[in-house]
Amino acid sequence: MSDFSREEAEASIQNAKDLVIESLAETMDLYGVTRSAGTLYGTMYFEGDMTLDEMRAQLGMSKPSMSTGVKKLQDLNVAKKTFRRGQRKHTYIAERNFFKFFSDFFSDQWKREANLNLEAINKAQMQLNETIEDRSLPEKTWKEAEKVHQILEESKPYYYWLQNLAAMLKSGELIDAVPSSREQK
Amino acid sequence: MSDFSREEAEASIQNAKDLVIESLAETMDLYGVTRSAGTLYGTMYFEGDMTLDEMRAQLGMSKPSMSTGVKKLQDLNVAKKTFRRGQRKHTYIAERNFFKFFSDFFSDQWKREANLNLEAINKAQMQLNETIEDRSLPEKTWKEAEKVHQILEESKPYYYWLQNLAAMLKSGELIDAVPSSREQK
DNA sequence: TAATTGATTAAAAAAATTTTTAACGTATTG
DNA sequence: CAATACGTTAAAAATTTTTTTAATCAATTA
Repeated sequence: MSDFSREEAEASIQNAKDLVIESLAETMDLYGVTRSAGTLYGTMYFEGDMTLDEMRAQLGMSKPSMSTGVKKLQDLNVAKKTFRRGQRKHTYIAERNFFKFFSDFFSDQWKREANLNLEAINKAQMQLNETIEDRSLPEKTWKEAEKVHQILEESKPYYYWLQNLAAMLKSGELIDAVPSSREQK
Repeated sequence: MSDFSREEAEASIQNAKDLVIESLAETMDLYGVTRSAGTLYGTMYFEGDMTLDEMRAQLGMSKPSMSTGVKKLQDLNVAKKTFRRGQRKHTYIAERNFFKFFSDFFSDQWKREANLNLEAINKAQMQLNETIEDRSLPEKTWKEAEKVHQILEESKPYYYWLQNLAAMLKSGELIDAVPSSREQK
């Protein structure tokens, strides 16, 4: 219909990619990844494996930036080192399976969150018990300790729930339990 | 046993609180909240309703910091304005229900993420179609357009899944589907 | 094994974010 | 209704984070 030239068509393809790269980068912001690492991921998402120099050429940034960016993406398990035959430079490829990313990312994060907080709660409760059991103290003081103890106790079910959710996610159970079709039941 | 003085006991209680406040603040870091707003939340978590001046006294920071911090917490739905009789100053209280926080936070985030990306994908695919349908272009060019189109198509099930998950979380279905007891099945 | 190429680390520069001080506007009370 | 107290906005300062340039380290190849 509109009869593109080859150059126009290629620019149009790049433009289409950029729309999605932008949106992926904005999303990754929410996952604690800087905008530039997010853009790097988006770029890799559409390419095959890439060298640091190819990344730098695409993004117009320095090589150390690419190096640290790739490392961050590797930490997040969304980029992997690959081997390209006859290529001296290292190459990296983006993980395109978002289900895998979601499972890895949130199961780790939630497990860590639950453990961290439960540990702090347990330490705090043990310390509070010393005050609670000391009946020589004024009522106001040990009542306060009891109140704090109680608040902490009431938060535990949440962290247990979070641990269970993380385990369900890790095992794949949660992925399977939710439909991935457009229509919702 | 160890027979505290009142002062020692009160310091010990505060120390116990601080352990948990620290850990809550570190957690909230993961949710995109600055450490100081996280610490503010942790402080409010153990108190009843507080005025900005009370917060400032506890945290040793400026009042505008408290004002913006509270606003951030209100945006996150973890702090609410309250009315204390005979109190001219505004008072605020922390939401202690972490289940509610989790549901609100992630259902909103995931819904937003899915919509944002699906919108970008649809725009990109429409633009790619112009190139794909233009048979006057060299094969290499429209094949590339088709490849990108295909990659985007394959990502859609993930976003539909995420939309469904967000809806399940919003409705309370997900909270109920996971046990909140310590032992895991 | 020397020379060269590529990747990473260190230090400096730049940019962005957070915090504070100061000014302003609004509302409450005497 | 004037005076004062409170909260928020604006601008400046301080801090933290990100990015780059420069230097170093490691590895490949001739």
